[in-house]
Amino acid sequence: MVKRRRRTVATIKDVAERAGVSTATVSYVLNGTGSVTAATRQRVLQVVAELEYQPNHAARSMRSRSRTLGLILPNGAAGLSTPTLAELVAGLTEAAANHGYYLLLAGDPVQSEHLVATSLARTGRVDGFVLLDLQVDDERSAHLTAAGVLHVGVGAPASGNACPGLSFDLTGGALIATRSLRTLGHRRIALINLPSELTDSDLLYQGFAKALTETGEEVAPSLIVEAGTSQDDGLAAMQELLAQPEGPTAVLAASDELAFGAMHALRDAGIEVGRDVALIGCGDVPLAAHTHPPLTTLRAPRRALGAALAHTLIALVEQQPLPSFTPLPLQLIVRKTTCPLPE
Amino acid sequence: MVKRRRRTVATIKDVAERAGVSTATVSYVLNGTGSVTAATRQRVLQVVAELEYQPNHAARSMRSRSRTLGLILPNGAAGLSTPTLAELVAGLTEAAANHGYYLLLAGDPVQSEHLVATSLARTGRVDGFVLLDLQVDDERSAHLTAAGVLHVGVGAPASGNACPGLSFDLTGGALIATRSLRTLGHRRIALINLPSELTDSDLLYQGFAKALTETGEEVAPSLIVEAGTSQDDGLAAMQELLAQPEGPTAVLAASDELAFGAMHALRDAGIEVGRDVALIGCGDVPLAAHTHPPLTTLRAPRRALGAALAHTLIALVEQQPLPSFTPLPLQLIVRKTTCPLPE
DNA sequence: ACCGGTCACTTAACCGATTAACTAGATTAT
DNA sequence: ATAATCTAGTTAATCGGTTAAGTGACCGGT
Repeated sequence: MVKRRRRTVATIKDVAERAGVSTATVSYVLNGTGSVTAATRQRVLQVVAELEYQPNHAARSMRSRSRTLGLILPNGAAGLSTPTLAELVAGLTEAAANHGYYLLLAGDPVQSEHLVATSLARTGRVDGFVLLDLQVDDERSAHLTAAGVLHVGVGAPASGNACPGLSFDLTGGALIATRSLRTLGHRRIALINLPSELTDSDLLYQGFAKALTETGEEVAPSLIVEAGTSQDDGLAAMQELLAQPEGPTAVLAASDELAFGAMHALRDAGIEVGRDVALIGCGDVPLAAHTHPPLTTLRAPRRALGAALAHTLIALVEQQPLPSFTPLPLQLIVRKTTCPLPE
Repeated sequence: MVKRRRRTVATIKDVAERAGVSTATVSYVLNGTGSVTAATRQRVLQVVAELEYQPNHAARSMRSRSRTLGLILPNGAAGLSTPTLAELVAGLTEAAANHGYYLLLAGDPVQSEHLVATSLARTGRVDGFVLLDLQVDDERSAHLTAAGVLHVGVGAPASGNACPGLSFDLTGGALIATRSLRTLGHRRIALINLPSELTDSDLLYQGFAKALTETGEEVAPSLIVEAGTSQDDGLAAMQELLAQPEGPTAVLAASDELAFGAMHALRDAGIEVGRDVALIGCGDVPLAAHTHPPLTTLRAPRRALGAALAHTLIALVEQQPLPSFTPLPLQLIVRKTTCPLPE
């Protein structure tokens, strides 16, 4: 009769026994703490390799951190479909892995985001959170801060928020984009901006405004439209601009998504983008290269932003000094939607 | 002198003390096990609410499962950018949440996928894994099975694999797509298929072949090309088809990505898609509606597949009978790339 | 020769839950 | 009346690590 062996993984106790030491010693070896002779260390490591021992995660997190970062997917997790978020997540995952961290995903359910986050943090499932689309006076951030939940936000740091906010250099990007439109001869340049709740919105505006005022021009309020974030919002915004007596000859859209909508509106109005009106988007999602005509846009290093977010959040969690961060530069990718001012 | 109170979350002990019972009783109340009077239950729940107590996850998982499912992102996590995967993940996350599970993301690092998965499982971080792009005789599955790691695969279940495989009804989809091309008068219909390593590849072929043989026709081997998965692969495959003496008048591509590549190849050859040659893709990614001309394609319920994967994997983990699964039906979305056979 | 200090460990407490085993009191069965 | 059973709890072991505190051997200094 064969003794049925329960299939289970090796524990630290198994390693200790086999190596003839106490579990403490094994722990010391594995964590590089305590003092252990080279010989003992060797023996322990040998056994660890033999048994393919890997410390149980739950047991570890009971005494320290869970080495897990949390992310809540907006729109019932549908938001992940947007290339912007997808690449950000890729960057996050990658950078986190380099520090031994993993990413826990949660769809946003019935409850509000900060409740889910707080719950995940209080149960010790995650050490900190990434907040997407940071807003001005973001109440999610306020709630999390009050609950003592560490977090970083995607978006410019804003006065009302206690958390670090990381973003692209949208001001610089808007500046070079607008300048390039001016260089092409355009004077009536419009801005289809993000909702003003988003902290990123003002960054864009600042760059846009600077490009105009640096040449002594005025910013025409009628040429600035605050839109939503969807393609339809971009369409509506463009229609609003076209309805004006003196419409724009060039448009800067705060996102590719908005720009796509604007393209639709222009086409519907019988205006040819890239000939009659110049258009610049922001983000450079894959689709941007494949529209007709291909969209001139500001390329955003989304992966790098994801990595920066991970580094910052992990530093926060491990109580190390936060890494310095300068907003990530955008690059103007000139395609076919920009053109000189027609006579 | 005020006693410094360490900021920390309430434990089961705090609840027990405050409610005047033992921790066991609190646990029984919370888990619905044991026997507790209504009065005691009330009191405990009251305290739980007061202290906003939530059981520590690490402590729980030490005794049971971690209630976490794992997913490894292919291509250094870049694969997430593809809408296919993104929506699958959304469906997974959502369905998992309904069972109290969360999704842990890992990018694939230096090590091979099964090693990462095994490590995550052995450390108790995750209970089971979702394997993307299931292959015939998938060695990842073999390794995981050998290591006792529970998993389900995305793709048709294949003879060589021990794990459940969930996929779309690609056979049915290919059947209706090919039939529709035949109805339009086409006779020389080509198939640009996925790599034959993928279990899904054969499913597609079966449907394609059936549509031809059911009307007594032969399947021309020269009109079947095995491609890779990228747009460039689709381009190359189409070029190969065009190089033949009697090229196809209609093409079924196994993915939208491949179809996009095929469109490029056709355009480069001066052939107008949707007039000279009919093309049907598979997947219906968002971009499909926005190409020129918009792509006729088979819509795949990716979210639903994600949900089904979650249900199956959780059943596996909780040792419940696996839910029955029938391959999810595809729907033909007719846009502008299909056309009757030109005279 | 004696003391203090390292070194290289071991022992045992602890993290926060679950749960098997036990107990006292109430109820039912014989 | 006594045993058997049930109810509503409690006690304590346990999961698998980490780490503070303890221990004996060894070394150098006076």
